[in-house]
Parts: sequence; structure tokens; C-alpha cells
Amino acid sequence: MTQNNRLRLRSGLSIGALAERTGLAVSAIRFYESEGLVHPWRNAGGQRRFERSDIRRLSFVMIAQKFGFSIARIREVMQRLPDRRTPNAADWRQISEEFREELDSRIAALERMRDKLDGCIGCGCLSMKACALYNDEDKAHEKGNGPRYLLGDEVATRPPAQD
Amino acid sequence: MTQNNRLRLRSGLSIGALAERTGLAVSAIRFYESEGLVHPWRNAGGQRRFERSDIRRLSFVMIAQKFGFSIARIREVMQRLPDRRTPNAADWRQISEEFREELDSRIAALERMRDKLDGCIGCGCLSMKACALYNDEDKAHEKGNGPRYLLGDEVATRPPAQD
DNA sequence: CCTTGACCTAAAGTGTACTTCAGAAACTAG
DNA sequence: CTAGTTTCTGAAGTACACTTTAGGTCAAGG
Repeated sequence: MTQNNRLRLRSGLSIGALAERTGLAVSAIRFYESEGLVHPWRNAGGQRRFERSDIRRLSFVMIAQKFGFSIARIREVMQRLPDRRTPNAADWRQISEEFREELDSRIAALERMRDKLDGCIGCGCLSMKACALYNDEDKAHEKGNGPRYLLGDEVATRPPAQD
Repeated sequence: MTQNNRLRLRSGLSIGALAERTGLAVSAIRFYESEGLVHPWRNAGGQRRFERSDIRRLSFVMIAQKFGFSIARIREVMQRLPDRRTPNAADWRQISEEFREELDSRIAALERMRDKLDGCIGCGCLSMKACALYNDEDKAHEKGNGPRYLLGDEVATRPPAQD
């Protein structure tokens, strides 16, 4: 294993080794490559070889996913990492700053919505129209392909009975 | 339209009318029925007829989805609504209480993770193992079908270089 | 009565994030 | 060198939350 490690370090990590180090499935790493999140080279036999810095790239991907960011968004932000040189701590800190800001505003939006929930659920406005919970904020659930037209139509002609 | 409305009220809402009132697509309402979130009856011609209280049911579904709850979870919680009588404001308040609690703890977890982000991203632990961001909390991203084995394996034999 | 629009069902398609499978080539240990 | 493990590719499968399509029925206005 020790000798093994030494070999790996010389010629890049195999996909299996990277999977071990990150806890990801091998298939997930291949998928992330297809999504442009890592860019391994190939050895003589056509097998993928990764740099040690890819451990960190993939770790970052995992963290960002935990926070609910989509692969598209993660790819977008990671494209700001340096291309030529190996990213250093400052590079990582910089892009995580960006996530942090987005995260902050999402947490805040969620809190505002939560606060409105109390006032809204019991009231008639839940039957729609002008309810603050509808016309408001970015939803926690921003991705997706629903109708997304979310109101704007005519006003209720009758009082909000307790239906 | 006024006369139309009067007719609708006598014999229940058509799926199109319900779609108009909620902003949902007709297809979405059919889907929600198949998922057990609404239970329309059928008229003589086999068409769905909804109660006025279904406007509120679906509105609740939409709000819960905005907060990121899955259909399965929403169905689970809505099963606590009264079966026999039309749910009233107190009923709705009670089940939204439950969501509120879940929401609170999810917001709190997100905040704790966010706070750890600052300390974690720049450091070597991002390369895995004992990092607080990994072994911790319920992920915002709890559903899903990934590898989910997320660490627990051997310790790094070398210091966390700035890769 | 007839046309038009709303509605019906079942099946297939969409996007996200992956996994699983099949068959073949590469690599590693003994 | 051989056996066993890894890795390779492309295609298909999975889960969630719906939408779209196709082909047919129902209902309301002129």
C-alpha cells in the first residue's frame, strides 16, 4: 500500500484511488468528468489519471451539493479556478466566498418565508392571489420545470370561507 | 362567468377551474391525484369534480414544495387532516406547525454548515476524513440515491498539502 | 344538431444526478 | 505467464416531479 501510494503519486491517481480518497463511487467520478467538473488525462492504456488536486475539487463538489447547489452552478463557479496552476487555499477560499453569499441570502429568504408561514397558513389568503408566500422570494426549490406561472389572475369573488 | 361560477359551486369545481384558482397546470393536478394529495369524485360523464377545500389543499402543497418538502412528506403530513369534515383554519395551522418545526431545524443545520464552511474550505481537511462538513448534520440534500457511504475509511498518511 | 373546447386515459418524454449492466481491454500479484 | 482485479465505453435503468402526446369522450353555445 505504501509502495502503491508512491507509484500513484508519480503517475497520477487512478479513478479507484480517487474514489477511495473522496468516498465517491467510481461511476460518480466518471459522471462528474462528463459534466466537466474534473479533467483527467489518460495513460498509455487509456485509463484516467487524476491529479491530487482533484481530490479537493471533488470534495468541494460534494460540499456544494450538500448545500443544495446544482452541478451546473458548481461548474460555473469552479470555472473561476486557475487553469494553469494548481489551485491553492486562497483560490478555494475565494470561490467558497461566493457560495457563502448565495447561501446567506438563501437562508435569509427561507427565514422570511418561514416567518410568513405563521401568518399565512391560517388565513384566507392561502386560497391564493396576493398571499406573500406565493409572489415572493426565490423558492428553496428554484430548479424545476413546473408551470411556474404562479398567479396573477383574477381576484376571488367571495370571502375566504373556512374551506 | 358569474353564472358559470354559480354552477361550479353547486356541482364542484372542474379540474380546469381548480387549475385557474391555484395556478397549477391541469396535468399537475391529475398527477397530485395519482399521488394521493387530492381525492376528487367523478360526475356522470366521468369528469373529476373537486371541492372548494381542494384549492386550499393544493395551495398548501405548493407552499410546502417551495420549502423543499417532497410529495411523499407532504402526503404524510396531510393525512392528518380530518377525513370526514372539511378542514378548518385550526387544522391547517396544526399541520403547518409541524412543517415549521422541520423548517426551523433545517435552517439551523444550514446555518451551522455555513459557519463551518469558512473554517473548512481553506484548510487541509477539505481533502476529507475528519472534516466537520462531511460527517455532520443532515444535508440540505437529504433525498437522493448516491453512494451515501461518505467516509469512514482510512486516515491520510501525508499532511494536507495545498492541493 | 353540430362544432368547439374541456376533459379523459395510458404511455412516453424531460431534467437532474447518478447507478447498473454488458462485453472487452488493461493492469497487478504471484 | 496466468489469474484476478480494475478500468473502459455506451446504453439503459432509477427516482422525483411533472409535461406532452395520442386518440377518444363530454359538455355547452349557436
